[in-house]
Amino acid sequence: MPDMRFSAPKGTHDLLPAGPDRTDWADDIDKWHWLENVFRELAVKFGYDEVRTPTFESTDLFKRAVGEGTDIVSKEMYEFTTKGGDEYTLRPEGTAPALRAFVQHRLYIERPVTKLYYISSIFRYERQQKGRYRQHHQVGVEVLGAAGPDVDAEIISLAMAFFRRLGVARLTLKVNSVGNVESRARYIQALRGYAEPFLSEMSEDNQRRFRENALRMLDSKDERDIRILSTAPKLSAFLSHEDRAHFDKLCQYLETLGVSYEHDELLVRGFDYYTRTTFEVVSPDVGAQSALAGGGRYDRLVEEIGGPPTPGIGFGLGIERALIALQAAGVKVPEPPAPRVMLCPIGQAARDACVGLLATIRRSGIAADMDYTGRKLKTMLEQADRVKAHYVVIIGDEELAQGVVQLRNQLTAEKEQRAVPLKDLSYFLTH
RNA sequence: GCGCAGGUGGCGAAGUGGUAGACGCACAGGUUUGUGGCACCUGUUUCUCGCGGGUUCGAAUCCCGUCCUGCGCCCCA
Repeated sequence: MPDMRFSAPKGTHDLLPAGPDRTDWADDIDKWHWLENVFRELAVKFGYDEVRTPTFESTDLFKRAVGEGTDIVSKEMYEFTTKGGDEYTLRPEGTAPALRAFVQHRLYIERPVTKLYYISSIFRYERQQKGRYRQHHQVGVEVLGAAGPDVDAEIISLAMAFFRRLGVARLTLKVNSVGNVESRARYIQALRGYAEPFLSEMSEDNQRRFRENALRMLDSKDERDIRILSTAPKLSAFLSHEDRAHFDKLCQYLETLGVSYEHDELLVRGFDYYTRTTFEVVSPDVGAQSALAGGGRYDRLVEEIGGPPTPGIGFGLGIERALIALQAAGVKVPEPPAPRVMLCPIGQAARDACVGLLATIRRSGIAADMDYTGRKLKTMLEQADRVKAHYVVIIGDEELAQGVVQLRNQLTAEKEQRAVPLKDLSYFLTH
């Protein structure tokens, strides 16, 4: 091993050019480009515009938006104090920064409904595992200014369309409604009232949740907890008429869109800001960290961080997890574009000539590269084949003397080769 | 933060107390000097088994610590 004094920090990954030994898709940059391109294309088709926000924000923004009682804020944030004494945090989620930008730049003035997408890195200090990293990446969307369930249906169908485009099958979409702020608060009160007498019989985790984030008690996998809570009040019983109508309408729209879903009454999710619709896309193929995407409605969040009352909804989708699911599904990823031309000079004089020739070809808009190794022709041809060049241009002393190059088509079986005048090379490469 | 498992070359791995790295992949050179992708031959991967310490005449192998990775819990994408 070389001197490994430095390595990528725990829970982070380098993305590298594809290589014969690179078996992990999540580290292969070509796969990322492809995935990001598919997402961008789709987001644009759905009418979303990209936002890019800073990697770090005021710590208070996340405390305010995500909630002090959540795990993310209480133990997973990368917080730091600057030399000037400011408190910042590397973004642990994508929604709060996007909304902060929305409010700061008063994007609501420009149009009644704002539809944003982002592709960004997310930081959470936690024990890494397959599909869970300290720095991971998400693509996501946020729609601000529209309260109707038709928007909920749109972003859910966007997420599902994205997975379909990628070729991930075997997905389950879970949807639920946690109600508006009032009904949700009433329910939490009822749930705590119900659970209190059983508190000593419940798992330690749920005792903690009882204090900090009572809704999450429903998520417990502990058998005792599940038994105790099986007769607990149901969230659905506390929904207002409007909440219920909203949810019913969403389900109806999903059916119209041909999106199959499961109503999971226990789906509550870990952020404090959700209201009404919550949803999650899970895959059985990515290990214990099975949530590929998750999101929900947050009708009070914009106000919470200082903006005008504005309803909103969004989701985040984990790129690493999506790639793991893609690999598990055996998806074929399109080959990245190959250089069109590879110049193979024989001898120093030819190599000198290639410097200018290469620039000329590139200026005419053709992706081109040349062999810098000075190895023998046979090896250069092998190399050109390896990078999947469409054409090889062979140039040696004979060609230089005659003002021509040997142009060889690599794509046909015959590999036909002919001498073409140097000045006409660009023409031949494009026709 | 807790529990379990594991760390040998660029990669996949043999090797479980006595000269590490068989075998495969990859990479490089060659099989005559400018035409390959097959085949064959040769070579490369710096005294070294994640790192540090201990036991031993002797440690990749046993023990302790530490770091890292994987799996699970927690939480989430």
